[in-house]
Amino acid sequence: MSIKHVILGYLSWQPLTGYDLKKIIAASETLPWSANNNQIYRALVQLHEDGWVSKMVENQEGAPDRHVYRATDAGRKALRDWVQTPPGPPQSKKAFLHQLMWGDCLEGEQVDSLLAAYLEEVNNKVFLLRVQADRKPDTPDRTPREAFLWKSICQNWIGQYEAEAHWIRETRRALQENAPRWG
Amino acid sequence: MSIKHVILGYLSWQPLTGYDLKKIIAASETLPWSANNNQIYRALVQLHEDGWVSKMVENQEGAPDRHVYRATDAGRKALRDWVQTPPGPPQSKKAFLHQLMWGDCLEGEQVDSLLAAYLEEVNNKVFLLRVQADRKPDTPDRTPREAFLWKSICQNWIGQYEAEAHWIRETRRALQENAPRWG
DNA sequence: GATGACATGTAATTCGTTACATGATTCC
DNA sequence: GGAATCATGTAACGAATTACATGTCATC
Repeated sequence: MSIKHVILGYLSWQPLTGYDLKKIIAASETLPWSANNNQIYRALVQLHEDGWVSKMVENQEGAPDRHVYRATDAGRKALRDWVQTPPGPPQSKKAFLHQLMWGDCLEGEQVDSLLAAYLEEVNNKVFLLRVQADRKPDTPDRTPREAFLWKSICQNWIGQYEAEAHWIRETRRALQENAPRWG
Repeated sequence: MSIKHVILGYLSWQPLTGYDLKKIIAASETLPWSANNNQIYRALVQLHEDGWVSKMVENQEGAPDRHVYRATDAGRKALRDWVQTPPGPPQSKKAFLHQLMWGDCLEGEQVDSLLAAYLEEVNNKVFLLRVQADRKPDTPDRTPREAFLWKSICQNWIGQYEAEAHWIRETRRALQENAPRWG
């Protein structure tokens, strides 16, 4: 039920509609949700039921009404409580490593080209993260410390993918060095 | 549908029962499934329907029958095809970073102790991964290359968590240095 | 005339987790 | 007597994805 809190976080920063949130989540390289309406709109209904957000309907002409949500005081309190919950370790799904576990059934060159393709994917991620880090419309920086935290979080993601890229290069090198000995 | 292929991989290495697989998955720090029976036994049924594994029932006295599965030739072929599918980027869920995004609503010391708790979690993960790397009952090494691949994959995971630990230390240091300026 | 942005939502389906259910044996 | 291991499976629920559904306006 973390998406509720993530949404609550953004609503504690500024009033937003479901559609705004959808765009934010879709544009983000680091929010692990697919920006599907179902989850977002249901989360907003639940947050409203919990009294953590308030809702205001803005009538528009020739367009659907905008349902604008913002965090209430109770919501801000709930957010602070959640922020302080004991952190769990990060959890990664590296499907490629599961493929590579059985890579010994392939030829050496095939393994190498898989690693090359993986490197491209990872480099592309780094690129997208850097782009996202540069333009910041969806980034709060109400205090220097908040700005630092967000920059720092962004660096975390970039660093992770760079570490992955480094591992790929090292692994390819080692495989190539040993290729003569083990096909 | 990746769990099917992961299971198929293990069955291409050696014959196993659902219960064996459950233990392997539960013991693994890197397989992102919770070793629930439901998924495992359904996957085995499906793999059998696909003709990718064969099933042999071993009668036992005073204990339930063992349903031993092993990969068929068709299964090995399907595995090879899957191993060669284009790799996707790794995907991580770092719930803590989502908490930290709104960490500016806390005091400096609270943020620091959150980071300290996160560091402990991450260090613990590194420890568990190292332990798992040392004793290898569930690790195939039919060829030097396979042994290398598995070791390499293990290093990947350790490296990732070590990078995370490094980031935490850097972030704490930076926050402490700036604490006088920004509360 | 088609595509895409704006803006709301629902339905169908799959994926994943927890808990339930059974039953013998062994170890503490 | 109670817990753990062996060994199979099912049920109930929750989380997540994809696709469906509607309607206006602006742009190409």
